[in-house]
Amino acid sequence: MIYTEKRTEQELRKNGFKITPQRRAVIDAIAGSHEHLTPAAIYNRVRREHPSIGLVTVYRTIEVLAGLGLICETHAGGSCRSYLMRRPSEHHHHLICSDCGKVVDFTNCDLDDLESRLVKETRFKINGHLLEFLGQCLECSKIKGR
Amino acid sequence: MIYTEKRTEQELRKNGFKITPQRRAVIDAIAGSHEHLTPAAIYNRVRREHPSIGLVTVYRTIEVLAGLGLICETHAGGSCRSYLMRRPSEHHHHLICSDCGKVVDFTNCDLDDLESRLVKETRFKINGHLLEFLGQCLECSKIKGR
DNA sequence: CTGACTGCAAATAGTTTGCATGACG
DNA sequence: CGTCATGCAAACTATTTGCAGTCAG
Repeated sequence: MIYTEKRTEQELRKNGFKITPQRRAVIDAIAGSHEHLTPAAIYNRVRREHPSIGLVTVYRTIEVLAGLGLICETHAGGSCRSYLMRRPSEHHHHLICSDCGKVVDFTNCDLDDLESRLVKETRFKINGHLLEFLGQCLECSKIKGR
Repeated sequence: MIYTEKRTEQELRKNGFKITPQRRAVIDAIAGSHEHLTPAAIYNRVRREHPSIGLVTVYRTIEVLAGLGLICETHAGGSCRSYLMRRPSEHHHHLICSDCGKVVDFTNCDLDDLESRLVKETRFKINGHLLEFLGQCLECSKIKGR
């Protein structure tokens, strides 16, 4: 955890970005959560320790972090984005509950064969993929009973 | 193509929705494109034949169609959604060019094994999945030469 | 006929931009 | 110290809602 935060700061410095208390707070907020956080959620968390921060700064910090590939983005349906710290070399995907929004991560997606097939067929240069399963978690399927 | 449009109308009727010229126009616009269309793009296409339609109606029609699973949604990064007619039983995924936004469809995702593993491990009721590869198409990688 | 659908206008949510001030390196 | 970052306000885009009139069934 702390490793991730330190690591993230190093990466920022290396790319010529300054380390400010605000940026540190945003990084801590994202790193300190295993949930995916929307920009607004990050803002709220950060505000608890750092009440004067602006939402704009959160957006700008997210932009920088996402640009460097230090956090990853999820689209959980509708037009809401959320972000999670990308742990080094930990490639993972999401299983999202459509009812309560819970996100479970998983690894081992075994898409390499498919990816190389696509590269051959389409001549695309593939940078990555987004794989999300959608459904209902155990609790929600119990509640609705359908 | 026509089959899809007829089929879609049947499905709407079956679920108690009325068939209006506006709805038909929206369905035609989506069905008539192999590209993914944003709500605004659908609106523009529909307007060519039906200048008095409101953007609101497009949104509402999309909502109905998506609710019945007749169109499918893509998230191509940022906060923009786009829609494509779902052809019957044609399960497909997208390969998206980050530079020009071109979308290539592909099938055969072979995720059944993974899906059943996840169901076992997480007890989720899985309804579907979203798989998107991101990269650069041949043209764009030529242009940028990187 | 009658409830569902439409289109307008206005409200709302989410995100971005311009600019003067402040602080990291 | 210069430059990049911040925070405010305002602009913008995308989407949703309220409402009165209209139309499909």
